[in-house]
Amino acid sequence: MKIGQVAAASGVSVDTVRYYERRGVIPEPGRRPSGYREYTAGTIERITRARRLQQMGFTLDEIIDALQAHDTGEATCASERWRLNVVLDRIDAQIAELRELRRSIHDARDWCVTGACDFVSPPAPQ
Amino acid sequence: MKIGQVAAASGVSVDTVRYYERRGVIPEPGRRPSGYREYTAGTIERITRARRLQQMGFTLDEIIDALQAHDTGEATCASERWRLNVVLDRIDAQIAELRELRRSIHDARDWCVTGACDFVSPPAPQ
DNA sequence: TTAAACTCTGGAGTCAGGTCCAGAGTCAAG
DNA sequence: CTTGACTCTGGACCTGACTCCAGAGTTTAA
Repeated sequence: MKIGQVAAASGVSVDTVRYYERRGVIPEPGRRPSGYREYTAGTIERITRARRLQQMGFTLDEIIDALQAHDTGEATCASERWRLNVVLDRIDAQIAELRELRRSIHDARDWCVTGACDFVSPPAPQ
Repeated sequence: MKIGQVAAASGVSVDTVRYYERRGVIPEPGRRPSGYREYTAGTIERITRARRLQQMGFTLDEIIDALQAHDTGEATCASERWRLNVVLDRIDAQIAELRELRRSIHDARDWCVTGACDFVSPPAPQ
């Protein structure tokens, strides 16, 4: 199977497939005599898995690590849960940070209502 | 006042002050005969304002725009509220997105509990 | 057989918001 | 007057995950 088919089947661009190869998400494929990469169906599945992890908030490095643990059979229930927790903690931290922002924006908007519209100028209205 | 003093007083680096000048957050300052930038206290206040907006989640472009409206006296209660709403909407969208991630991670972790530990492999356990 | 569509490589560009650098010149305290 | 701290410029570099490019070679359907 050529790279274009793999890309189409896994919903990414051809450039992304090559990028994943460079990064180590997918192994180096075989080559035709012409130099064209020759893939098997397993690659589509691997990319699909990587994408699923990405949609869960995993970074590429974490994905590479998770897939590798999976490949070598090192993945246990505990290790998988640990991986998930790392991501979960990061997401929670990001949410907390955004909530802070939200609150400060909200406060500034309230000054508007109380007549102190100019959120650009004052350090903070008392 | 020299750039180092402005930087220290407003809590940013010297490089950042120059970067803000390039971006248009602060106006081009006067120069000494030697070429050194010569600032007035107003610059410190302007950087402080910019930083406050940044802490609220404004992008630099939005900050430039807000400060400019402020400079020209175009800023009204309605326009300021509108600016705040743009940022608030973006933050809310980001929070919503992160909540989605959080849910998917949480679900995956639950599979662990139900014995279907391998979150890397299956499309989704039924 | 020919033309369109595909693939190859390596490297550069994208986004944001800075940070860091060398090499030269300037300022201020002692 | 010296010395150490400061400032100047322009451009490269950083993170992350791609995306795009030119110019050359390959494949495949008609």
